[in-house]
Amino acid sequence: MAPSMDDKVTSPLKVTMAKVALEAGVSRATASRVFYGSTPVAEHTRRAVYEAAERLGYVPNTMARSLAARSSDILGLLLRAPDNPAYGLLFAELQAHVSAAGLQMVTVAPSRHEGAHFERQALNRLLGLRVGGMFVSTGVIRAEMLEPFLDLVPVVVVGRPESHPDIHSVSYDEDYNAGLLVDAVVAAGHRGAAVVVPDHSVSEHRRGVAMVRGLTERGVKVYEVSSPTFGSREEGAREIVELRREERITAAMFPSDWRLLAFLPHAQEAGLKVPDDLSLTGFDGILPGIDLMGFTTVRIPVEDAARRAVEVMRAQLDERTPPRHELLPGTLVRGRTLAQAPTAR
Amino acid sequence: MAPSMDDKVTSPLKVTMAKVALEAGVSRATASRVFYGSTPVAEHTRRAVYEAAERLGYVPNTMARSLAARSSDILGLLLRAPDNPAYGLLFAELQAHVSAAGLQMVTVAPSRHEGAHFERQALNRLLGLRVGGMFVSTGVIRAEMLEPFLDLVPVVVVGRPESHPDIHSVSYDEDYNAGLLVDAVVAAGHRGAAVVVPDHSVSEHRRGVAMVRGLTERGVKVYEVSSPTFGSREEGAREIVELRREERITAAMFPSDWRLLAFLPHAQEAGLKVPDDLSLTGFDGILPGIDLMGFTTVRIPVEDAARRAVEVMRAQLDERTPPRHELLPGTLVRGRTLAQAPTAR
DNA sequence: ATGAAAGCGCTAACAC
DNA sequence: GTGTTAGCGCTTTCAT
Repeated sequence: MAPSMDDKVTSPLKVTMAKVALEAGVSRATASRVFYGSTPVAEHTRRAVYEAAERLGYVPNTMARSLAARSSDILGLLLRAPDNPAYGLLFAELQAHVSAAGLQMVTVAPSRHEGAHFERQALNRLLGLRVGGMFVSTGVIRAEMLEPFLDLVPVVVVGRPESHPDIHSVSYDEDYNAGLLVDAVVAAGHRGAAVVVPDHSVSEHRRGVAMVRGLTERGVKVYEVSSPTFGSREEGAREIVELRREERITAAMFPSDWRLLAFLPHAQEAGLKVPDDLSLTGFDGILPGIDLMGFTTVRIPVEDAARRAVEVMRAQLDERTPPRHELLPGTLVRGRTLAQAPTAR
Repeated sequence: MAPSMDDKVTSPLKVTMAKVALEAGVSRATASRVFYGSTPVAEHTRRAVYEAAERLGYVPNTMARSLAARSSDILGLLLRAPDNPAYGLLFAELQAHVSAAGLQMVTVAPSRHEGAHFERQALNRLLGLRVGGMFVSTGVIRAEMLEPFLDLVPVVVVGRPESHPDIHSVSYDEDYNAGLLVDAVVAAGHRGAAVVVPDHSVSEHRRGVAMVRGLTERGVKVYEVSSPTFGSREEGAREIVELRREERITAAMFPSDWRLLAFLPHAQEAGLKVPDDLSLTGFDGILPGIDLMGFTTVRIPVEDAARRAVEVMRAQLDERTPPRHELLPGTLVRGRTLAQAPTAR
């Protein structure tokens, strides 16, 4: 390359397209066309522009671009709780698919001091950027909050069922998934089981309820263990141990792997062997390393959800289609924490 | 409120500041001043503008704003692996502190098909937005890649030691943390220990090496278990079991909780009781539910790192100060997987 | 305290 | 195939 005529040391971030055009000896419009334009550009011109850009370290100004184009190829993700592995994984998967589709994505999370106020704030950050589309993966944002924007920016709710008639959603089929576990437990011959049903987590609650219903329908005696304080240590553990002592149950079902994990030390302390004395099932299959623990659980289809969400989004970007609400099935993970019921042996 | 004269149903996203100004009966300049301006505005004018904005559902266009202002109050976070709980937590914490500071943050992650190319792409997404500052929390981006931008956008590397003379960094004191565990193991009277030293993860490698060194210095016989294939199942597990069988070791130290977790099933299978037959230590303290497992580990100070990183960033935003490289100590978690060495009893 | 006007960096007709 | 020009929505002198 011949040394640039404009070789003064200016920061790459200060290099505008005009400078690139000048350096390449073309007009700004042509330079613009080279980068994103739909109209054809002569091959040697194109090359000249690329080289000039390379030489100057040009970084296109996204703001100016979308401002002028009155549209943005940036998608936004409103993410509830990045510190929750299930959401973290969803984030990573969405990002991968979005990139693969040649789009961009920026993510915002509500400052997790809880409360709708912060979610609203995060939403506005995305809207302020005039994103071209939005993935919403958060519990608190109500559909009505999104309503005013629906005509301008496609919204796909992911990871949470949404029934709003104008909003697409891709989420997990918690009922079906619960059924998978119920089938497994019933098939193993258990006739009495404890089910932990938390009050505070929407999806965990739903899972618990579904498992209770499923077991009952199959003639299994169910002991519902409610779990008022979310995340508290002793939660229901003693109750389950007691139920086992009284030989009322041979299995316990938890609405998340996390809760199963939390129960383990109590089982050990009580001298209960898993699964010989007591079978256990979890829910999620996401916790890193959980596969190594050999939990019997359901793996929620995070990857599928991400893939579908991006597909749906792309379809929306092309043309608005009637909203669909998809429910994705998980897969049963046959671990080592579920065994034949002692009496059935 | 009197009904607006301009009450036609236009999407809030199409409401410009000009419309707000019109509605409020002031000039665009004044409206602008009301929202972010430094020059004073009469109280009643201010109120009128706010009300007009509220009525119209005005959402300021961030792009236009930063374009015109030639500066941005948006910070960027370049995040390595959102599906890793440690990074997920860091993300959440950074977001919280940034919001608390009245700033905004957008996050991008490299499409995790590995490779510097995608990290570069993610970096450019942030640069393209002309963020006002950048947190970098990723292994692959080399300092040289950032160099050209340092004079225009303050960069704070977080979660990874960085020694570049122009880049601030806030990270974990892995050596000190390793020392905490070594002290605990030595204090428990162990005279022979296995240490898993992975090849592929930079921080895990460093931790392993530090533990090996620490133990050796304290006169403990160390058996280094290298772990070539990252994340493979059997990794070193058999070797450790064998070492115990031969009574060469009474403890095994892992460079992450995840690896300790992965070893557990092997220990059980081999009939080794933890910690009676074999003491185990982890590293991280982040895995959700890990506290419930009672691991003896070191909790890395993610929250502290996030807080400091934001503090450092704010300082940079005000005025560039000479870069510092901070190392934050973790805390020992005295779990139930470390016991007195059998011979010492 | 407020308004008028000149851009910020870029795209998109519309000419040639 | 390429250049010219008029904005996109906003901030910021500079007047008043």
